[in-house]
Amino acid sequence: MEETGFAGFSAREVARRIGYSIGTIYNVFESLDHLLIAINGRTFELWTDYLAERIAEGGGDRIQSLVEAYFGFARDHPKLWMAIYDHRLPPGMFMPDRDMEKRRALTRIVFHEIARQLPDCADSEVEHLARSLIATVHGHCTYELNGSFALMGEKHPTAMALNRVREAIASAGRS
Amino acid sequence: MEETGFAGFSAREVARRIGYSIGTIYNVFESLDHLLIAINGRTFELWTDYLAERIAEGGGDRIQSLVEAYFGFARDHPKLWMAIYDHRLPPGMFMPDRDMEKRRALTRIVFHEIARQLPDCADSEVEHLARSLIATVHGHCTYELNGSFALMGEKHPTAMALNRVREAIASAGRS
DNA sequence: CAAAATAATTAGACACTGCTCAATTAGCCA
DNA sequence: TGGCTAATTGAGCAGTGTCTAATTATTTTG
Repeated sequence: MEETGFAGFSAREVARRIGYSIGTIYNVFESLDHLLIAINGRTFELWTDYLAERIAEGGGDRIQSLVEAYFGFARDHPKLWMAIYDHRLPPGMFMPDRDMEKRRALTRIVFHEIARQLPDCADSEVEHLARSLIATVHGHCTYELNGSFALMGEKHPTAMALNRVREAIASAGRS
Repeated sequence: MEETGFAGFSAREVARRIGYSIGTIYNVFESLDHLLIAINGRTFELWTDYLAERIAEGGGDRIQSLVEAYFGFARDHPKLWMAIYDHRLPPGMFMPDRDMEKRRALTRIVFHEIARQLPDCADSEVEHLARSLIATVHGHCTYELNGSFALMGEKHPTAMALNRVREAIASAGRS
């Protein structure tokens, strides 16, 4: 996935590269969707670890570390990161809870960091804000990776995302 | 595209539905990517018209109209809207300028509305902010349409996006 | 009006895809 | 060694994007 990207990914190519036949792939994974869920689940784990490390090792500004690590992972593994959002489950199919949990783990990191910035804020309020800020940074990161920002001449997507996050936290702190 | 969505879209199915053979499709469009560019270009025109209408006909709060119309179009045509971002050009292929212009037209609407809110702000500053706010709202809209927000129990994505936009404009107005 | 030239359209072929399943092979245990 | 189970295979099905030689329509010209 890291080499071919989502569009170029195929079960047959996987089989070729690991030296097995297609049949074996389909004995291990119920369908291509299940294989993709497994791959993206692993990506989420890598990403979560990456975030936790960067926040711990970063300087005092944990929010900056968080936003920059969010972008950093995506930039380091663009095809892996995009595959997460390229893969859409067919209608009626649902993600196993084990994989859902991997995604929630990342959300929890963000929640925890925002709660830290807003000690007087109710948890439900922080959850709200965390979801919104994830969407905000995600939007910036998407435009960065798909080249839209470069095309528009935008040179500091990370800084912009950080600004939006700072404003939102400051605004929540005032009220 | 509106019926099948990006994943279920195929040139052969288009040919079947319009009563022509696949060959004819490929005589009119250089490749499937070119057909997709044409479809997404049309979607951008529809979207831009939709935004302009809603802002003009909406009440006095033009920013609210803008954000709600952004979401409104995506909700009214989810598969059409998602196809815009599902389609990734193969490396080395570039979008014709005619289609790029259709995308810029939408950006210009946002730019114009933000400039209106910040009459004392330099154009370059407004451009910056417009790009960031598009990314912000885009992120929220993506999470809404792909079901992430529903899964997290988030019930007011549009209102959240509007809050982020308001904060950013207020912050830019203060400095 | 007929013939020639141009334009539009077709369907088959190629290499690829996800997926299934009867047949085969490998590993293990008595 | 024989028997049983688990792992593995690859041909086959229906679908895909893409190309192209052949065919059919249409228009222009003599």
